[in-house]
Amino acid sequence: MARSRVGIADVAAAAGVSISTVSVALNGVEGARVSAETRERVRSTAESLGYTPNRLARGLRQRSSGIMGFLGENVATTPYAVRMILGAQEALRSAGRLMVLMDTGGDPALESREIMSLRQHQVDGILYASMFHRRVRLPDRLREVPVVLVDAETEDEAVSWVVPDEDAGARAAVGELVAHGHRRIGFVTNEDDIPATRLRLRGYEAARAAAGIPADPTLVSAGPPSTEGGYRGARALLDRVDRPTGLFCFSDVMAMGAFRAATDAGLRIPDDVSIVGYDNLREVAVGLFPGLTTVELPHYEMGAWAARRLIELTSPMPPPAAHARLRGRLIRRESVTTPPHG
Amino acid sequence: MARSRVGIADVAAAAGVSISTVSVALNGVEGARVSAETRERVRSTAESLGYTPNRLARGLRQRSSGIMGFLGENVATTPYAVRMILGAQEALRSAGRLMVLMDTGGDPALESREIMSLRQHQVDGILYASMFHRRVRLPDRLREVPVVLVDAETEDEAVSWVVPDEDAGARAAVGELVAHGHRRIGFVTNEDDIPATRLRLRGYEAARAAAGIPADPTLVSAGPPSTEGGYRGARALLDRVDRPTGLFCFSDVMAMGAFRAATDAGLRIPDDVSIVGYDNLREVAVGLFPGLTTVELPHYEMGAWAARRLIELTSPMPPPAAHARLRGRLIRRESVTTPPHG
DNA sequence: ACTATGTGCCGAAACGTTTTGTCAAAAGGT
DNA sequence: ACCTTTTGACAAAACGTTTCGGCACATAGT
Repeated sequence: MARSRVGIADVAAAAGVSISTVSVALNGVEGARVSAETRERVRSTAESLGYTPNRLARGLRQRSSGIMGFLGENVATTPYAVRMILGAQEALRSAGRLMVLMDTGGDPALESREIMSLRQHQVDGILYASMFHRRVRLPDRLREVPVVLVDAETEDEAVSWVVPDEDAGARAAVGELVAHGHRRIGFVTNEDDIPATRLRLRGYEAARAAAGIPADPTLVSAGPPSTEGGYRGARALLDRVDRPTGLFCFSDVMAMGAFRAATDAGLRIPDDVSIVGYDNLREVAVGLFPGLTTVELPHYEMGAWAARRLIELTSPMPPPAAHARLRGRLIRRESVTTPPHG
Repeated sequence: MARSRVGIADVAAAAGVSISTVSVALNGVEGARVSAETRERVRSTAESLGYTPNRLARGLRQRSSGIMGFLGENVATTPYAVRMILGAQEALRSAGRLMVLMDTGGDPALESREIMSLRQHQVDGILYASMFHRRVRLPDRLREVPVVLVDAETEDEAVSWVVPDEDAGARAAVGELVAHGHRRIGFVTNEDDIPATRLRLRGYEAARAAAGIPADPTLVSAGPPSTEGGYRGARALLDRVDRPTGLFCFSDVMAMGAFRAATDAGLRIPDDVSIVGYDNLREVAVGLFPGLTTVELPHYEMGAWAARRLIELTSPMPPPAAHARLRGRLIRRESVTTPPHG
């Protein structure tokens, strides 16, 4: 890189002051000790010389690089996860920090090396991100660094984390169906044992109970979290004589399968069956016909929350650990209407 | 961050040698000047002290941070673009570099500030990435820095760039239809004036000509690059009496529309009409039924190519600029078969 | 007039490395 | 035995900042 040939010393010489004065003037240090006039002169000569500070040098002196690490397992596989990265990056940017991105590919050995690398570069803190909501064990190497987990929880109460409020999301989704008058509502869910599965089921049950609808476990159909799994789960429910009029699907990808299942069963969406998804995976949700009503995952917000938190953690007076469950919005499109026959 | 309390000086003291010897020993500097025995002793004491070098200090001295910048416009909007980032990151990692990620959001003022920020942090070079293949003007601020464009071309012959080989991709897509015996092949394309539009059309024509199929401009139907646009374009072609037996779609999202168009027109895929997409947008391509045969965009490879190139550019003897057009693979799924009636 | 108290600025010491030049001792050549 | 080279190591000078302590000088207080 064409190095900033002009350093603080050049500015000092040109302005006829000492190096320390330049530093103090440019940084607007609090115990001011420099006249307004000098400060102005320094500022303008710095400007005209095209001076740009060298953050490496400053970092060395201040023992803080101004850089945070973002460590994720499989960043590339999960399309919406980028929003998490973006949320973090923008929050960091507005605090004058940079973010270096690393993908561990889920390999613990690699992860360990990458943490080392980040530490050698003197990052001020690390965002440790999961690509889906789960419980993780914090790598030992991260113990001695300010760290915030994104889309993941951990046992250690002393570490901060942020996850989606799955329960509220599911309540919102089912609530939308209830609000349209649905009483028989199926849940096409994921069979994996992850927090989202358990919590969305809880939200589904809560919304049902709140609406005074009696429990019916046969309305819950679990399968693999794929389009295919969604197809099967939905098909099983829609082929019943007392088929549900509304379907809440664990994910948009599963909802995509539910759409096909409805079509194959000769049912129109939303007239014969209303469908709500989860994730707001844009390409899918708007690409489907009709557009899919779904619950957005607060990826951007989680990234931003975690980044802000991390910055606080690296301040002189770090606050105690905090944990957040962030709500995602319900995105209304055209896949929900009132149930048939009234 | 819990600073590396132990520095090179501590190692020197513990090993009973001078600081410079430690540096030389640990870095395995070429004009060796240090006995094997001493080197080993230094290495082991460094190890046992848990010494980790401070890259900030080294960077300051060597005038090179070991960090590259990745500057993109709207990283979050384009799901598959992450692979580009990943490709770059992994290539950089294997060369011992870190990558800081910045999203400009398409705002030139912000972009300019971000470039400044990167330069202050003494990044060794910058990857300037577009989220779709296009021609860009290089920001002035980037003129004085080693830079490689990713998924973008520019006028200046002196700057390196890498883009997908759209022409070859389209030829592969259409060739797949030809190979299955199709002779009437429609092209549902994008109406936007971007390189991909022009080049994929060229590839379509080339494949057609190569198969000895006479030109028929009415088989090309352009529309907005959305599911809706794909629906319209495909519908227009499929409603003709002499409807094509195969459809090449500009993108997977448009192909998603074509799928619906075929269904609405009472045609089965692939028995009545074969469809090929472009992009290999996973959620869509595997979520569709049947699975969509499509051409992959070489995002990962472009990121990796650009990163390797950038590293070379920052070497003592930088090579001249180079430009690459990378091919994407054809991904075969189930949406293509032989044409009906023979 | 003489001490206290600010003010405005500066010199020099960090921060943790790499790198250059030097030097003593050992080895090798005649 | 003497000169030359090689070897192994080191001291010190960078790299570009921030920051601490202090020094003049002015202002104010008695």
